[in-house]
Amino acid sequence: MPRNFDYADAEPRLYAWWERKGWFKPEVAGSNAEPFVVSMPPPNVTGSLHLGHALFGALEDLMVRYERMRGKAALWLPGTDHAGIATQLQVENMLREEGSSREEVGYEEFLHRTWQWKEEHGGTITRQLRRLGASCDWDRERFTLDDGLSTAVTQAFLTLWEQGLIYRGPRLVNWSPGLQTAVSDLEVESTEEEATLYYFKYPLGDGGHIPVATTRPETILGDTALAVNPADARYAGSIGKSAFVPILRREIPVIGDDSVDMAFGTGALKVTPAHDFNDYEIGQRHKLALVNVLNKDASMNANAGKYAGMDRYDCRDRLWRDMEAAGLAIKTEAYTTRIPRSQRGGEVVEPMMSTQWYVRIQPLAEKAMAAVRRGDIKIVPERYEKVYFHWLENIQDWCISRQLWWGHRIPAWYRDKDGDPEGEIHVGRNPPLGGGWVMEEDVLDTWFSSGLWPFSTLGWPSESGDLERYYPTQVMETGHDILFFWVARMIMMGLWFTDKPPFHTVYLHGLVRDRHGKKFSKSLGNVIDPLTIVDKLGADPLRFTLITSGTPGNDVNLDERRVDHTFRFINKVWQITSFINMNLEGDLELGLPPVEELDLPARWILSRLHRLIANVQHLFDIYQFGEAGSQILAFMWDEFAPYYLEISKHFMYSGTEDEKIATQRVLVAVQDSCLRMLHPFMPFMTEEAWRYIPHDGEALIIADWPNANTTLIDDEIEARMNLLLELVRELRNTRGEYKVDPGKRIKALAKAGAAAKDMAAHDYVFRRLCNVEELQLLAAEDPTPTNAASIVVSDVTLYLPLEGMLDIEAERGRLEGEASRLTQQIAKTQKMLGNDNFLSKAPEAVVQRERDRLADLESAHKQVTERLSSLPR
RNA sequence: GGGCGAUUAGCUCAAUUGGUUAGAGCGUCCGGUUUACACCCGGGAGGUUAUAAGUUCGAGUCUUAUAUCGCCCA
Repeated sequence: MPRNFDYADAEPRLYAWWERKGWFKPEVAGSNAEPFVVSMPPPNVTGSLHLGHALFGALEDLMVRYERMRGKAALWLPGTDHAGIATQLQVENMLREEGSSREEVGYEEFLHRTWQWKEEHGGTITRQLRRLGASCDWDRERFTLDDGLSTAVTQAFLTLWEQGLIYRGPRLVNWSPGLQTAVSDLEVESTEEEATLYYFKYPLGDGGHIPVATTRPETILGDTALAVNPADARYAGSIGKSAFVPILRREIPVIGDDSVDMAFGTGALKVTPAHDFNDYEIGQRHKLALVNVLNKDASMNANAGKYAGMDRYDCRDRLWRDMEAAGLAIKTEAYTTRIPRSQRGGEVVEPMMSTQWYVRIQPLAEKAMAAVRRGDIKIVPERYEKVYFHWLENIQDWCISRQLWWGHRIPAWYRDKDGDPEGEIHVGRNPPLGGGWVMEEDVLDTWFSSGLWPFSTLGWPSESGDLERYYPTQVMETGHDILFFWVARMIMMGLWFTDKPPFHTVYLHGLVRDRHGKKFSKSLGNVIDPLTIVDKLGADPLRFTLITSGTPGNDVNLDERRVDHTFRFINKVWQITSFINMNLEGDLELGLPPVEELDLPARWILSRLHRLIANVQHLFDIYQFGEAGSQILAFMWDEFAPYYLEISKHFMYSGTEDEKIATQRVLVAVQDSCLRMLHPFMPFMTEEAWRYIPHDGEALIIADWPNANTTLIDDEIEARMNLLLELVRELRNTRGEYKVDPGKRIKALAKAGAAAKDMAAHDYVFRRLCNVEELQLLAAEDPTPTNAASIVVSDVTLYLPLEGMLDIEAERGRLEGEASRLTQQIAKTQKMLGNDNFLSKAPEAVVQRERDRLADLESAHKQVTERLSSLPR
């Protein structure tokens, strides 16, 4: 067995082997196996792996490998998303670098170039996921623009249309001037920014004026009313009068509306229904005209009069100067307000009138809420259910059309009628017979196709074998940042089209941040490339660290020091395997010898192991994977390796043949279970290590998940062994305090009550673990050794004759400290046990534990004080 | 404005039906070439669990308020 785990060699070799063997495919479990299906959240096809991908990769692979080992037909279905805007932007950037543009090359050529780009870069992310060890069924890989998925998208669209749930019409939308497309509410991010609030006079027809404030003066040109609160004594008298749009001198009414905030600005509101969502509402209520003053590129249009053709911000400055000149300007002041920006380009989004396609989402949302309310779908962590409900309760119709070229084209056709090129509309896969029909140029929001992902990838709408066998899926694991974008829409669309919840559990993870909780950003220079870590340390350390660094729903602060630590843990597990491997000879019977034949340390480690297995099982059941991983690590590093392995050497080197074999079987059994449990966390090292211990089966990836054998969990055994180990730790500690050369073998004497038998029978524990040459048991009536340091644990006193080294004063100090610590604890415990409420209300087991503890403490205290009084003055 | 989360050792994090002495890693200090491992081993120091009240026999854990930071929604 190699001295160290060579991940660079093993990772590609093992991955290729697993894949070649077909072990990533659900069919390996047989046709009767219960399915366990996870749809991979499809990354952007042209993206490359970042830590967010690494986190979902680690978590999903963990779940899938775990369920595979539990005998399920585990299917992790991978794929990529065409990511409309993101991909189109990348290709546009490429064209720009060539000195060209999408308009210049034209629609056909642009799509051609984009597909080309996809072919060139599309494999990157999936190759990188493989490096992490992702056990996906790559034969089932899907892409949102595949023929099959496009069919599903069209089907979904047509169904909604036929049900009257899709409509097209002019509405106020969030318009992204740079991208030249509408975007949905979710794609707009508002941030607080420093802006200017402009105060000016709104002239009235009667020669007076009302002062008004705005942050966007250029929209004045599109005002169609002036609104005041009817309860506002200052202005109520003006309701019904006319006002005149500054500079343009267009006549508009002064209206009264309750929604006007009297306390904001001047208390009067200019109403621009075509460029503001609130104003649009007011406009609807008062049947106001809509005056659009912007072109699609956010320059001013003809309605802006002499400002036509100017950029929106140039117009803002110019108009304000003109108003100053006209004596209409009052003042400006600095003002912090929320500026809506495009999630993609970062440019300021303008509310603008535009004709778009919408989904009437209410009926779908109702079903989606009901499913979670009924518990058909559970969200982990649960608190996100509230967030989910809040969003769905206030949901707005979904604008699904995008003015992009890269995406699923909306299956609609137009024909000229009475000079209107869109006079006739037909929705369907194909145009109606007869000429003159032109296909809709808009494409669908990327999330429309993503919303179908759990079933479109399985062949829907065809009721094929995969859909029937693997749908609904089980767990949807993804980031909480796309709960609305994606998860809610999958639930809505899944329920609507398949009448089944697309999954029973949503597991949400957080963002991966740097170790100080900062977002990764190129400008901060704190970006960590997961592949750099994989190159340097292997995939296993990164996976284990990501999983154990956080809890569900919370952000993960990745500390690279933890990755290093995990790397060392992996080495530790390898070394344990290596130790076992080199201490075996010949064929070893698998499984455990009868428990009665086993010694205390063996029964102890088996009890600890099975307790661990039970804990890990429970933690997996409640999706606490991080804690599960940490517990396995703690067991191996703090119990198995330092104690049992060391103790086993006694039997290996000086035991009888039977003892030796029994010990070997225990070692192998424990390590085997640990490797199995660790496999989903760190598949590569565990698979490789497993080959070096006797095992049953072809590969760990398809081995059975361990079951806890509760008959092996034994409190009494653990308590007996704990006493010995506690003595060991105290002995080591005392040796340290007296600066006894660690290599020096010393003698120990013990007065042990009930534990005497265990100590005598397991004196090798002390020889192995704390270099005790000889352990001599004294009878109660024997004189206590003088000139010896003493150690008290429970009812055992150990004496270490340290001829010449013992400092009586130091020893007295040590014992006095010990006595006072014990006194305090005794007092605390007595107080607890003296409380009738505690005795009557606490569970019996807790009370009993305190009683036992008190007995131990009192016994120890008695011995310490005796010892103190026997020290020479 | 509404909602959610976080606040635990110098730093990064655990601690899930409330129950012994609140645990790890890194760092730090002391000591070690023990035949699995120096990618290691043994030992130590370091905590009023943000603050204040409350519920409880018992609170890091439950309740309320406050503070700070972060996120989501309007």
